[in-house]
Amino acid sequence: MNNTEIEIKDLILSLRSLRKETRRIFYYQANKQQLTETWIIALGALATKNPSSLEELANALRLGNSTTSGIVDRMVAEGLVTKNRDQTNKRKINISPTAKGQQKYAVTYADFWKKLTPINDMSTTKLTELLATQAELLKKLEGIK
Amino acid sequence: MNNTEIEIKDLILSLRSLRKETRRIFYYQANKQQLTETWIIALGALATKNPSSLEELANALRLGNSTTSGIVDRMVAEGLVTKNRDQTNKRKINISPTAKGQQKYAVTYADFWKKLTPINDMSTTKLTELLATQAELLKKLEGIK
DNA sequence: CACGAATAGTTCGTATACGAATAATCAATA
DNA sequence: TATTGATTATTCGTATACGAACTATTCGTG
Repeated sequence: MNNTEIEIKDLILSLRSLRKETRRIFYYQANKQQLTETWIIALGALATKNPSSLEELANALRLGNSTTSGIVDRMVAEGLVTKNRDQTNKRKINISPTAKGQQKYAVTYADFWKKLTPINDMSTTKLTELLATQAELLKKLEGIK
Repeated sequence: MNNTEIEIKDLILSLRSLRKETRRIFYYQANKQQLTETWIIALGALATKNPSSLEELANALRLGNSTTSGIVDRMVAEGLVTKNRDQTNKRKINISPTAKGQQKYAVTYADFWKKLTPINDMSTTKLTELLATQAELLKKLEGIK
């Protein structure tokens, strides 16, 4: 194994660790409102763009369409969003948050991001660089295969 | 929404994107050998430490015990690893790769990491810094709640 | 030795997460 | 306008992924 492989392996494992930790933190907070991390992000996306199509929501969540389809169904079942055929293009669906969904989001919103503020002990420069490098990395990965 | 929240939101989404992309790349490669990303990492861990207990493997995979338990069962079903009670401590299990598991790993190994070498267009300094910042971030996250 | 606490795995219910296949609708053009 | 191709969403089968609750075993201490 050469240095390249070691670093890439470390990177993959680092990403797995970070996702695991963020998932854990979200889980605790979300549970209080009977929400999930993904549902929170979805309600946030719908607050920005209402209504959204399935594809738009999937992109906002960084998930595939098939995954998002099931998530929306469960959110509908919980009364958090509504789903309607778009009348101008019947292939599309319009997804909108319900009053209940908006209210739950508002309640949870501040708490959620506040929980993560310890990150700000890190210098802004470092965080900004992190985001930039990750974006560069993402572009490279998207170019593979 | 203040700057802090925006950056943290971006960070969460960035991590989601990166995991999605790495998953996609692994999927394509792993499929050829009827393996999964997690199975590859598991076989790699078992190549380093053979046998491993469930807990050791879970830590290497960055997964919880309950998740890892199911993964090991599926790998046993596929004849990739074996699972035996440890005779000196019957609570533990010893997980070892089979000849088939070792062989599949050897075949896939080089291809896998080679696929990701476009990452090396990025400077080593940048990558090293990325890993360091991610490690710092992970530590902060682990301290939350 | 007894027994309560700690350790190690498993099972369960639920929610992601994917690609492939399918269905429905719309758009382009012959 | 009829056919073909593109777009949009759903369904299916499988594999993560988790915490909570449970079982089995071992350890520590009176």
